[in-house]
Formats: sequence, structure tokens, C-alpha cells
Amino acid sequence: MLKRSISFLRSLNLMRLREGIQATRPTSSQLHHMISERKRREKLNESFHTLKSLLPPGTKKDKASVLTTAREYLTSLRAQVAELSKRNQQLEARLPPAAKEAYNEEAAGSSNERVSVTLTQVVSESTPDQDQQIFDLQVVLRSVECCTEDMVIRILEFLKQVNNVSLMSLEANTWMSGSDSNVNRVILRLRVDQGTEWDEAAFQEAVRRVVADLALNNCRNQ
Amino acid sequence: MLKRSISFLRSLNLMRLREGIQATRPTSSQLHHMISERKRREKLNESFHTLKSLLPPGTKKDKASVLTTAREYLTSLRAQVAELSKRNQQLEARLPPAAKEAYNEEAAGSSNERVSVTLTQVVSESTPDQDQQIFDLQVVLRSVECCTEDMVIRILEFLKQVNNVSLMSLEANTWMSGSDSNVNRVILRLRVDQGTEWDEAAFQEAVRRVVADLALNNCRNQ
DNA sequence: GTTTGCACGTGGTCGA
DNA sequence: TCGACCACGTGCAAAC
Repeated sequence: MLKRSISFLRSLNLMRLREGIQATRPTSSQLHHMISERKRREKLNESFHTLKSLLPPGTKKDKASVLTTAREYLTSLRAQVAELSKRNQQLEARLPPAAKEAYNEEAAGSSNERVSVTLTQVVSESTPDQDQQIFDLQVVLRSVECCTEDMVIRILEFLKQVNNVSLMSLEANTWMSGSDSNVNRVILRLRVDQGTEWDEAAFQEAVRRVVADLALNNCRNQ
Repeated sequence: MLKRSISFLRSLNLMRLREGIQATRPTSSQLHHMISERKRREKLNESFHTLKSLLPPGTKKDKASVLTTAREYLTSLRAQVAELSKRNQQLEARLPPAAKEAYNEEAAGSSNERVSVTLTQVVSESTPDQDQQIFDLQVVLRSVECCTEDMVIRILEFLKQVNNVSLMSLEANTWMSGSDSNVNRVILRLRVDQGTEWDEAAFQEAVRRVVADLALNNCRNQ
């Protein structure tokens, strides 16, 4: 019914335009403008309709209501994303880092090295923050009498001096391996702020030197 | 159909009237209509502006662009929520059962205490050694700025002074809780040689004092 | 020049 | 009747 009246008005106006055909020269441009505006309007209305279809179904078909509820829904979704991301980070923080590689490495060769430091980046698709990265630092030390406490303390005190990394989680184990030589393994999950420079190899080498120095000192003491 | 003809006649009459006399009918009702429509328009534009302010900042100030980008952003946020929720569920499913209690405890009350120390004996039927016992020491510290590194270092240095306990494994996490107050949790598995005297409550109280002292010092420093 | 976009006033419909 | 809402055509800018 409404469409009918609209089209009726349209034809009426067109008739009016044709009535003044002799005095109004820019009829074609005006007509083009008119239909262009009509096209714009219907496109905008279509966008309104599709947007309303995405909103929660109890929404009024009001244009203003569509806008305001879109705004509210958007902020709500943002809050949900933030909360979920935070909770996700909490969960990931206390998730034990994968320790399978250490076992394989220990079972295989490379045991001639008393200290091994590996640094692997954790790719997490849930929190793809571009300004920070997450690394897993694994330190394995085979020594006759280097207690895990000293090792962890040394590593942590070293980490405190590096200002753009922060500790997310830490996992340390010690176990006997073969005849009276125990193996200490520490896995640290680190969050690296990407703002400053970050030399991965240099950091790894520094950790290696710290641990090797600890092993030397301890062996000299005993 | 009848209505159509009626409206047609009416509009025709109105147009005739307007053509004839233009100054006699700008009555107050038309003026009210005008300013009301103006009010409506500016309110709608305001809604447009606020909605655009919530969109990603590279958005065109076009009305249609605002609508379409709002739609895209909304679907994107929805997808993010779905993916985060799925991942969250996966993470919660594979969460170790030991950490669930701490999670609930953190979510529930008992947050009035900034430091909590619990010591539980691990009964393991696989190694029923009678001359040594295994304990799990859990330390939770809620503080605005007590980094986990210091906490672990303090606990380990304290442990080094106790001569009849040795560290088996260590697990430390830190995560944000609420507004800018992070929670540090450290779980230590200790082997206690039963030969000498072993006062469980005293040990726990000593750990609590160490951690509380650390928190005090850190709060005083900052 | 043309196209795009927007605010304006206006007439019309639908519900209190 | 009054108020809210909407579509229409048009004048007026700025941008391709």
C-alpha cells in the first residue's frame, strides 16, 4: 500500500517536471541527480536493513534504534573479546609448556654438553599481539652437584637485569640420570616487549654464559 | 485503491493551494514539524558520529561506509568471540586438575588475604618411603607490583637455609586479576628427610613470613 | 565538467 | 489531534 502511494507520488512529480518542459533546461541533469539520490537512499536503507539483521533479534526497526543498539552491541562484543582474551591469557600462563623435546633430547645424544639452552618462540593464534612476543626458554644443566635452587636463582636474577622481558611462568624439575649425575631442567615462558631491540641469539648466549658460569663456580667450590 | 484516489485528490488540492497563496500558511504547525524533523536529523547524525567513533579509526566518514564497516566489524568481533570461546574451552579442558582449585579460589572470595601459604603432603603409593616425605608447598601472593622473580628467589634462598628439605620440582605462574593487580602462584614439591625433626606448621609459618616480608619491602620501595 | 554526499523542508503514514 | 518516523526532491558543497 505504501509502495503504491510512493510510486504514485513519483509519477506525479515526474508529470510536474514534464509540465515545465519548455522553461527548465537542466531537466536531464536534475533527473539524473534525482535518480542518483534515490539510488543512494535505497542503498543506505539496504545497509540499514542488513545491519539490523545482524543485531540481536529483538531490535526495533527504527533507524535511530538500529544505530544505538549497534553501538551498544558493538561495545558489548568488545568487552566480551577483552574479557575472553584476558581469561585466555590467564589460562595460557598456567598451562605447562610442552616438555616433550627435553625428554627426547635427553634420551638421544647431545649429552656431552653439560649445559643446553634452547629458545623457541611460542606462536599463539589466540593472542596475536603485534607488540609483544612469547618465548619458551629451556635450560638443561647436567651437573654432579648443582642444586636447582641456585640455577633458578641465577637465571631469575639475570632476567631481572633484562628490562624488556617479563616472566610469565616457570617450571623447574630435577631428576637423577644414570650414576649419581642429576639433570636440572628449567623452562621459562617469557613475554618480550617488542618495542626495544631484541636480539634472540645474544639473549640465548647470555643465558648460556650465566648458567655455565654457575656450573663452573659450583664445581670449583666442591 | 480508493485511498489512493483520495490522497491523489488531496495532494492535488494542496498543490493548487500552495501555488495560489504561499504566505498565508506557514502556520505554527508546519514550523513545529520543521524543527522536529531537524531535531530528529541531528540526533540521528549524532548517533552516526558516536558509532563511527567506535569503529576502527581508519574508517571513512561516509554514512554508508559507517554502516558497512560497522557490519563488517561486528561480524569480525563475533568471529573473534567464537574463536576465543572455543579456544578457551579447549584450554579449560586440558587444564591440570591441580590448578582448578586455585582458579576457583581466585574467582571466589579469600582474596582479602594478600598472601596464602598451603602445605599439603603428597601421598604416593608408588614410593612409600618411610624415611622421607613429599610435600607440595603452594604460595599465592596478590600484589600490585611484586614480580614473580623476586618471590621465587626469596623462597628458594629460604629453602637453601633449611637443610633437611630439597627441591624436587617448581612451578610458578603469574597472571592478571581484576584491575592491575596480578597474582603470583608458586608450587614447590619438596622432599623432606624425616631423620631430623620436622615441624610442619613452623615451616609453613616461616614461608609465610618470608613472603609477607618480601611483599612489605616491595610495597615500601614503590 | 561530472559525480558523491549531505542537510534541508515537506508531505505522508502510523499509533497514542 | 499530536508526535514519531520516513521518503522524497532539491540546493549546496567538495572530490574524482
